[in-house]
Amino acid sequence: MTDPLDASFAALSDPTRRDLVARLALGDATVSELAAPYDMTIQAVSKHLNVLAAAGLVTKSAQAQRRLIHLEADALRRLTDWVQHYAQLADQRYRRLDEVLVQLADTEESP
Amino acid sequence: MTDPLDASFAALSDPTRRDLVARLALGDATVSELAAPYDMTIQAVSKHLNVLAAAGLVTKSAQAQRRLIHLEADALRRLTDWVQHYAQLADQRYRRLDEVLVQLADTEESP
DNA sequence: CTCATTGTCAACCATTCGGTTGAATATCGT
DNA sequence: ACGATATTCAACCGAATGGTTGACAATGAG
Repeated sequence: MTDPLDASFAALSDPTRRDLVARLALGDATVSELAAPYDMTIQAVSKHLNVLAAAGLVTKSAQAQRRLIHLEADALRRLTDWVQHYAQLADQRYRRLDEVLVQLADTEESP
Repeated sequence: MTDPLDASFAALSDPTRRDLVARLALGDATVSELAAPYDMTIQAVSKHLNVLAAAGLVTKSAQAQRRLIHLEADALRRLTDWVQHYAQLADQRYRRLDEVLVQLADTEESP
């Protein structure tokens, strides 16, 4: 799963990781701070953070024995770009289809 | 993975499924039409489509023995909403932080 | 120096995932 | 009624995933 898009979507498919992202949107935090709310070992949370980091959604900076985790908003934006592109494409197609249907209706009304 | 957000992100974490979405953004298609370009069995593609359908990203309508697959742009939009929300939240935080730093620099310049 | 704190690494386990093959079902065209 | 076409269902396989426990490394504090 080398592709960054693969990794990003996969990373966000886990509710714990989405929750971590939501938390990090409010500000940087250490691993144990992030792990505190969860009923799971700190190792598990550390793994989740690694998954987010591998996807580029998050970066770590070592401050002494702790690591500050930082949300990379740019990586999030690259995700929305992909999704939005195809949603928009489909929308345009629907609109064109509507126009055709309206025209058809018009020509049938006035023969 | 009952959560629709879980299912949607997971569905799009696979490159084949993202490709199917890209194709479907151009218009509805049958299973075999969608399967044609891939070097994999039609059953595999059918499975991928089931995953997309389970996530609500796609719907099937049975026309005789074929099924027409249709992209649900609304479901895509729900995804972007989630991502965009937290990207925006982080952005706002950065901006506030910048303001604080600028103010600090100012007060240090003119004591 | 010692020790508690913070975090990672490694091995393991159960479950899920992406793919295959093979058989079954449903519908169209003749 | 029959055969071809389109799709699904089911069982199976290897790899990846989310979690655990236990040991290790690095740093700060007393």
